[in-house]
Amino acid sequence: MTKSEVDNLEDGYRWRKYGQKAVKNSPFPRSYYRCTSQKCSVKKRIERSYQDPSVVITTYEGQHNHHSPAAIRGSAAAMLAPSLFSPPPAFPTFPQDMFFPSTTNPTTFYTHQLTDHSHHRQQPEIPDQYAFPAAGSSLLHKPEP
DNA sequence: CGCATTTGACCTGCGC
DNA sequence: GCGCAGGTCAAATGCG
Repeated sequence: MTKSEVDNLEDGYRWRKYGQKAVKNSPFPRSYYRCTSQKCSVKKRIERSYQDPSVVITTYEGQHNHHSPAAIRGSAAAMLAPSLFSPPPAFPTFPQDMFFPSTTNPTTFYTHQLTDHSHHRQQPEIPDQYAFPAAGSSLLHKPEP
């Protein structure tokens, strides 16, 4: 969840938009992006908060298994993103991780990500869906059609 | 000229 | 079986 006035969040990767749909909840359309690298099928969904137009909700789907194509100096964002690298195993910061805190209070929703709880999180319960099949064995192998 | 974006159509899962 | 909502495709278009 990011506070930004623009939809275009520069995270160091190159994204190609492949769709846009209007969602029911919010009056704003939702955009679908995909990483331009062929080896990398990471998808990204960008939506705007229906209450705070200044807040965009970015949902990542998958993990990048290649280095940032935008190794551009000068782009601050390109320097911020790359630290999350580990193709095969563990997952870095995942949106799901902070989606809904155990506290049922919605107001703490935004502040949750600021709360430091990084001293554990050893074995987050990630569904198989997110387990990377290409875990070091077959990065070039495409999933079965 | 190549590539990213746009945009409507198409596809699929789900609820009634 | 139908309709809705969400997700994806692909041709055309625009831009660098």
